[in-house]
Amino acid sequence: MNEARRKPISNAHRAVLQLREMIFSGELAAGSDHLETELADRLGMSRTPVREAALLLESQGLLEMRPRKGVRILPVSAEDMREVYDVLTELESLAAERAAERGLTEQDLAALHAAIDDMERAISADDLEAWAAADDRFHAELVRLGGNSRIRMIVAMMSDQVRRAKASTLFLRPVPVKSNEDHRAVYAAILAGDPATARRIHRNHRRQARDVLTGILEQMRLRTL
Amino acid sequence: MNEARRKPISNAHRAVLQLREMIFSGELAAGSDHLETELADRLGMSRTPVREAALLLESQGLLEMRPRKGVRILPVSAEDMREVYDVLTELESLAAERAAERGLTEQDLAALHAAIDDMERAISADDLEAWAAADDRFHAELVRLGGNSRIRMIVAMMSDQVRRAKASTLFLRPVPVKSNEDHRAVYAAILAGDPATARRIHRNHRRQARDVLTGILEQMRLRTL
DNA sequence: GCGTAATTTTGTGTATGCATTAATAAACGC
DNA sequence: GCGTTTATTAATGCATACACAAAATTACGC
Repeated sequence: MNEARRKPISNAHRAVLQLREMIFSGELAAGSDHLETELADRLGMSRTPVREAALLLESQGLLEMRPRKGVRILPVSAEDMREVYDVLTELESLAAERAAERGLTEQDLAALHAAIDDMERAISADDLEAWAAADDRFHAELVRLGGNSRIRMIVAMMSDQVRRAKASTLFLRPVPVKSNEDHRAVYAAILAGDPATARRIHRNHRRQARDVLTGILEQMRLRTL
Repeated sequence: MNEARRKPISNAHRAVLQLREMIFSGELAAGSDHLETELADRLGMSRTPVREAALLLESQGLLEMRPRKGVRILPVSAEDMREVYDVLTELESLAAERAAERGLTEQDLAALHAAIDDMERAISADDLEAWAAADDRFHAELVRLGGNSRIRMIVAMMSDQVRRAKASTLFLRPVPVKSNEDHRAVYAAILAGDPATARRIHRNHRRQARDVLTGILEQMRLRTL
């Protein structure tokens, strides 16, 4: 399951986690620049581990290091989301297909099922944040079941980029009722060992999600930028 | 085209290039360990830029940094290649599909066509190295034409991993004659604006490549490990 | 001899200092 | 005043120093 959590708890690692959190929370605004020294001060460590963290986050596409200008928190455009969703669509669909090929039992799929139930509950309770969290869990678990560690890594990376865009559009999006139908159908197809169906449904699911999100981002852009 | 080549020529960047080269050439053998200090000495610089380079290469999956054990050059297993090819298959197929959707002209596809011709020529001349290089160019160009920068990045990353496996199996693999038929068919489908065909053919192409390579790797493993 | 504790060695993670050079401000000619 | 050149400032990239902890080695008890 969690195969690689042996890296102690270096400052560099803490810097990665904290910077990510600061980016997701908006404390480091999209498009803003920050000197290495400033970040080091804010995190209470020297430039070295901050630099290493920034290097990693740069490779993940969350920020960009520009000599003398500081690290720039990358903004997320509708075009970016189109790219990201295209990747997610392909790789998650494959994961669903592969998961369905493996003859998994209800027990294996327990976490997936739990995520679906959580989403249902969150919708009933009108708790969009909880819904988003459960939705993330569903997708992460689906990819895990696909059994390809590289897909898991890439999807996690792309999901991070999506998460930022979603955070700002969460309350603008329609309540995702239809969405959970898809989730249940994917679940059923995997349990039934039907790869083609699992793939097809998840694919359409992601396609729609992409269109909804990019649509909203484009509207927002017209108003705010 | 080359959108981001403004990074000067830092030592860190040189370290990335040189380490990559050393890994591909086998100068740093798969599975071997190397202390940061050793690498720094060999590259004629201090540990700092070497460390930054290693961090990047770690995120690319070429090596692993283990506290006190040194930098381990990751070996490539058949299972790894199966994962990598699955990713390549999905993303390159999408790139082919997207390329076909864009209504590209013969001129736009010139580089792709050139790569195909080069492969043909290399096969006639029995120059497997040249063929491999041209094949790489074909795939890189195809992905470029797909117009998704993230796919380009991921494919480049995965291709690096494949390149290492290919280097050791190049002369074991059958001469790829059928392969170029696929390439030409993909080319034709893109030019004709037929996304579905472009996708389907490229998909099968990659699937076969995967089976050939993993098959050989498994055989090798039986003998050498 | 052999298992265990003490000691030394060694590599990493981090802090720090500094040279380089880009960016900015100041000085200057016109 | 304004464009150009020079001086100043400041941020990075890198080298270096060092503390800490893991590993290896030795010393020791039995």
